[in-house]
Amino acid sequence: MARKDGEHTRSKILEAACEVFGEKGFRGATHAEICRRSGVNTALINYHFRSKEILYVEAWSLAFSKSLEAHPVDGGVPDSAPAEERLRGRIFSIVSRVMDEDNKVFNIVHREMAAPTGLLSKVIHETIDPLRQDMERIIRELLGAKASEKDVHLCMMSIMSQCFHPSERRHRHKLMKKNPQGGHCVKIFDFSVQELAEHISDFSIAGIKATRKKTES
Amino acid sequence: MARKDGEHTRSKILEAACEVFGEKGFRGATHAEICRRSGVNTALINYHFRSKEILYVEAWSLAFSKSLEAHPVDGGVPDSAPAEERLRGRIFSIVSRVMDEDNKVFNIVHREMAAPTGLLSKVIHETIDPLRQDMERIIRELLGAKASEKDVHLCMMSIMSQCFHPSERRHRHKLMKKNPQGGHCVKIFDFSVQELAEHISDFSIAGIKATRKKTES
Amino acid sequence: MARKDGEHTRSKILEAACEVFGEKGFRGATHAEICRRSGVNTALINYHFRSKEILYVEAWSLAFSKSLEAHPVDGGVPDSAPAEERLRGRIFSIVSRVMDEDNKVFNIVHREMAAPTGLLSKVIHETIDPLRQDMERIIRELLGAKASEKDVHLCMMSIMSQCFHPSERRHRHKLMKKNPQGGHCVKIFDFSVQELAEHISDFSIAGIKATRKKTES
Amino acid sequence: MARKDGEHTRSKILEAACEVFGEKGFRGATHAEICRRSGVNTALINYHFRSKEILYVEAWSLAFSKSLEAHPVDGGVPDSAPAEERLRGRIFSIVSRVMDEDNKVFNIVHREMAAPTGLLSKVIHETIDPLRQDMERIIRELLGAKASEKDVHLCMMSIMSQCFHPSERRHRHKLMKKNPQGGHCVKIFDFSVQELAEHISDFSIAGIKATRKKTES
DNA sequence: AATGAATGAGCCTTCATTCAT
DNA sequence: GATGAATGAAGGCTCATTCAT
Repeated sequence: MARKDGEHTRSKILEAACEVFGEKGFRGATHAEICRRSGVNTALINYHFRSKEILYVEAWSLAFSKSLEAHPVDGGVPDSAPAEERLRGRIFSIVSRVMDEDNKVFNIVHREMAAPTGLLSKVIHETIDPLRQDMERIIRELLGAKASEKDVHLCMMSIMSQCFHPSERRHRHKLMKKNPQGGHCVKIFDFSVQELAEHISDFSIAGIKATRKKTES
Repeated sequence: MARKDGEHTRSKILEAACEVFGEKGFRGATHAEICRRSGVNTALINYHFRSKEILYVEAWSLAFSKSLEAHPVDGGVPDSAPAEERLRGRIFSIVSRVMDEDNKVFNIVHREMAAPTGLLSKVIHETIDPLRQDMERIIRELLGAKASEKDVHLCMMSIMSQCFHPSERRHRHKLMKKNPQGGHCVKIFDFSVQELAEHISDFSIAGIKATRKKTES
Repeated sequence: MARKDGEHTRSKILEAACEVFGEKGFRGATHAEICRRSGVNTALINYHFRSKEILYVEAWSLAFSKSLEAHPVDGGVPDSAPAEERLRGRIFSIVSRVMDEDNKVFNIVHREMAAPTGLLSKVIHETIDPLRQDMERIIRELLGAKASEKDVHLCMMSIMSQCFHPSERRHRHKLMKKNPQGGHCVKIFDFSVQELAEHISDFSIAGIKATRKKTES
Repeated sequence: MARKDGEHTRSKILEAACEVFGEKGFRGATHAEICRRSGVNTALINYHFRSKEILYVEAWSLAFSKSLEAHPVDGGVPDSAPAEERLRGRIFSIVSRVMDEDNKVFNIVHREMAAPTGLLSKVIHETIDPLRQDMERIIRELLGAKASEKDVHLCMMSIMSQCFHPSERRHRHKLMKKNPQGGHCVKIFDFSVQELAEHISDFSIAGIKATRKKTES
């Protein structure tokens, strides 16, 4: 049962790949390391997946769907709740995902944004676009009928950027613990997920209301 | 052909390095390409700088200071202006830097955030911490005496994340023009710097005011 | 799905092997491709044949015997016919085989000549030597009693080389259709088998007669 | 002078490449072996040439031009001589080149014909086409005005195939000395260059005359 | 200061073959 | 007889760096 179980091997590779890609990025990750960590032969990565690039995409997809499972998109708020509550739920959900220490997805995603291989763009859009549209719908509701598409997009951007930012933050933080060179170490507040989500929600809802008022004047 | 002005060579390398690091990231950039673009010998990169890593740091520093020159931090708003105006000035300044098409710094910075080599953290802090403290002072002023340090940091984060986000956006946008695979191409609004800065300012000032109200209640 | 007729599998592999070896040569052909084309499992090639090399030999043998069946050696000329006619028959037979578009054998054979694995030499001699001796007998008859063994061999060589040459030609031709780089494309006459066989026969019979005259003078 | 002399290294690599490509073919030859034989670092092959393929082309070109130097195309017969003599000269020249034991070119050429990489086709045509045209002119002269282009090509083919054939022969011969498996070893006549060239010339001139007679009848 | 050559470690991938079932 | 998984040895190539001049 141990040896020769392809499915098992496949998932061991995927797991290790998530880790390594998360830590080192696409380029920085090597077959050698991924295989070392998963304890399999170097050739197996090309046997089970056909190339490093496909492995990359599959690893991301897996990690992302796990992340969605762990933190459902609505943040526990039912669809029947008022828009403001639904927005809070969604923000909480994203922040939870982004700050989940076990979750390597967002490392990959952020890397992909900053050092785009282009490999993920397709999958990311496929998986994220629906979520994004949902979010837009809520924001449009909050902004009222007079708001333009541009307003919606600007507010989207304001909210999403706040939600994703902690990922980078976390990253830098980890690195700093490993690499405490010099004293240039800013005091880092280790906000809890709740605190953060609440702040972003409050801050953004105020922002949205202000935007709405402007469009209506 | 042989004897040349060392300083001149150095700066040609630096210039090319900014470009290449900006386009390909630290790992993706190669000595070969940097030297090709600057028209110098491969060995010179290790002669003038002692390693790729040092070159990386110096390239970033150069690009950043150029960027500061082009877009002064106060955004043209005098220190004597009210806090809200000064905040608008600063936001405008950052957004200008981030969206400056000629400016490769922020590519590097974002890459560094997402795929941290650790090499930049020292310089980034040295150059950015003063700016950050300035910004914090303004925000503290706007938040009023009752706000905690944590509140200040949360608002900082909200503002900065919005300011930096367009960089990634721009990146993804460029990539998409090169690589328009499939139809997963979101409508991308090409906001002007002014629009963007104004939105972020309005949105954030509303957010700050809401935060202030909460602390005072 | 599991249990099948071993013999059937064997021959499916052989068939595919002929194709692939013919197209790519011994080195260029891979287990993977052969098995893909024949729709069998990768391990079966080493199960039925003990190695790639043995498969190679068997594939060639099969293809060669098929080719002999399709184009009998005497070219339809009875043994009772005069030597000159019998020579024409044999030339026609060889040219037919060599130019048979469906026939991959000669690709293999030529490859073997040019990039000898040594694997075929044994089989080739076993199958070809009798044919060769037949041919020599005819030539000896045409050259007359005074001709030396060396004369016979030289004439053999002259004839055989002409007969085999079109194979290379065909090869190059195919390649050129795929890969029409630049204008270095020689006008290629697409001779018919008949034309070619007749030319070679006429040309060679004249040559043989000249050789005979020389030996008799 | 010994180390760091790029030109020297380059030619050592080229020399070894000729050997190895000649012996093993393009695919069979490895960077490792070529570098081992020339005593240089493995990376140098990609430093001096940019790929295995380019090395292949350059190796062939070098070997071919050396071969032309050693055996001038006219075979020592002046242009003013009668066509028949000039043909003899050219045949002698080709046979000399083909049978030159030191010469690895024809191994490569024959491999290329049988297992075409397509890499050589361009160079081969550039270097060989002029020679071929020269030869055609002579043959056309010998065939007389009534001969068609097709006749010229057929005779060309008859002659060239005879000239090149010994190369394969030699190949097989060498192999057999290494690999004397079984007794399937045909008596191989080791014809001298002179003998061979004379035979091919006599044989072919008779063939040409016969062809001419046919066209004139 | 500058250069071209050289180096060695490492990377991704391929492939014939073998194992366990 | 058949299968999918596994293996390990290579293979071509890249790259940051160093040497000798």
